[in-house]
Amino acid sequence: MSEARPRTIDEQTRVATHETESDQERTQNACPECGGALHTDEEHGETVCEECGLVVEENSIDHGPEWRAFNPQEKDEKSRVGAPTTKLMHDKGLSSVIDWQDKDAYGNALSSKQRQKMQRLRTWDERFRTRDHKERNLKQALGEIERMGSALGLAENVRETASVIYRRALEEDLLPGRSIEGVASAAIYAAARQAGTPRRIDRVVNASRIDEMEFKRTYRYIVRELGLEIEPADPESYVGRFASELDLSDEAERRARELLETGKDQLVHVGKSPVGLAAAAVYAAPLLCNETITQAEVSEVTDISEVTIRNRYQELLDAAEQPRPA
DNA sequence: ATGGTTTTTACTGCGTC
DNA sequence: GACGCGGTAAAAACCAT
Repeated sequence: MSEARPRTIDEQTRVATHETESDQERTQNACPECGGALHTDEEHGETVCEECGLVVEENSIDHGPEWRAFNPQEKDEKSRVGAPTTKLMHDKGLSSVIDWQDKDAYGNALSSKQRQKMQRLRTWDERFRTRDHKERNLKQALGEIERMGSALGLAENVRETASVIYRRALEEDLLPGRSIEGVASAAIYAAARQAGTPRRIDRVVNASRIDEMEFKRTYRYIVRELGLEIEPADPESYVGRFASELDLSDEAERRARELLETGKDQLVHVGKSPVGLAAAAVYAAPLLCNETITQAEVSEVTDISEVTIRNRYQELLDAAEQPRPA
């Protein structure tokens, strides 16, 4: 009956990605990333996704240069550590080593000279502690990012951005209360999105050892606190995939994109699911081209309810009617 | 926890092939 | 009569507060 489709963050946040759909099982003839149709190039012996251009090796085991992990830039980044920054978090560990009380071992008050000395000691002790702690943390996280990045077949520059994101999170003390793994995977996911090669959430979650709930929470948190600008997915990025799955004519596909363009001009898309918009366009376009298509079909391949398709495509058509609105 | 928004589910009537 | 379509109401899912 109703398959309990896990909703992705994107659908709700309107910060959408290429995935979200039920493209779970079609790994054979579809692009693992965007689900687009694959085109096999015999000459070069590689398989390329027609939609997103991703090159998929026939037996997609080894995704290239995972082994040359760090380039000079990343190495450089790695060796740097965040500034000492706030002391909010570490005073506990500190006070257990150097007592905060200005007393000596017998409980006698210290001289003012001694107090100053102790104060300096505390300061430095804390600096080293936070440094060590963060460095360790970072090291482990970078390892995770590398690992997940490889597992997800992400390009090196994506892993770099991911590590930068993670570093920022670390420097802003966003880590306490979150798992390294969670933040790392959130960074990976965000980086992949920013690089325009998004990975499906469930894949990211799979590559890590956290559950989806935690991932979502963490991802949201990171994006918010870091003010990361993740653009909502362009609905157009879906039409290619949908179009080929629905065997639309080129003409229809072109019209679908047109509809989305005009729709975007009229801000039809704000607050709405990009996938829903794309589905609506993919439904409306063939009709305009006198091709037959049913809402049920579109709903089937897009995983968007017919009701939503109806609502959206009316809006799209309205937007197309009046090129110059209020 | 609560409220607000979007999407989905379920059900309806209407027209057409 | 089945099918596709449009509309509605209730509910679920989600986010933000």
